[in-house]
Amino acid sequence: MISKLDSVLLAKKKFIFHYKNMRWAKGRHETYLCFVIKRRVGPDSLSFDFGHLRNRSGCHVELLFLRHLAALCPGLWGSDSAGVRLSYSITWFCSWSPCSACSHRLSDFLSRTPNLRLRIFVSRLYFCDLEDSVEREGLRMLKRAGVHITVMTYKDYFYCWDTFVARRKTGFKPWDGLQQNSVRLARKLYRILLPCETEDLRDAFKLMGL
DNA sequence: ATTTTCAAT
Repeated sequence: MISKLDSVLLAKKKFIFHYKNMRWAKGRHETYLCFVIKRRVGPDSLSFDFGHLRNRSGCHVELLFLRHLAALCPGLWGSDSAGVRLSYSITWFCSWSPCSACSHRLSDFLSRTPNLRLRIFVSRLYFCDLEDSVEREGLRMLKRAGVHITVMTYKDYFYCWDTFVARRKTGFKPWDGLQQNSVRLARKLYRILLPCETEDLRDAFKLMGL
């Protein structure tokens, strides 16, 4: 099934420009979100839809995605004809990590929608340089809400190129520094999410009465 | 050494 949002594939140049994980990403005043939606049926996950979105008219792309969710995941609320509530798994690949406001909105939404699983891959970290940035806290909140956030690696770019880009048999050609930048950002994200782990551990110890 | 960021001109 082709998404009603954007049946057109992403242009090669746009993909490369916006997903390039360089340290000083000048002029990326847009954010792209490539998504794959799977429907969970018993133990199986069936591919259901895919596509990409871009932020528009002051609305961040994550919120735009939420706005279209009802159309993208029929039966996510309520139930189908057999009276069964449907479960979905969504994986998205975003050129920027979410801002704090979007993280809050997403966490809030997901906590009220347990039949939806979300996995987020990001190419670059948005405003995460300062130790006490609200963006960092937002990412931790997402993690606590059960979202798996990961920095994109070569295989993820390769997959996106294959899936979302109008590539016409052109193979994915990694840019200089892709690997190093990915490793650097993954370490950074790891350190950002670390306090989250220790909190979880403390909770676990408390539960065990230690 | 320093550079940027879901714009605003």
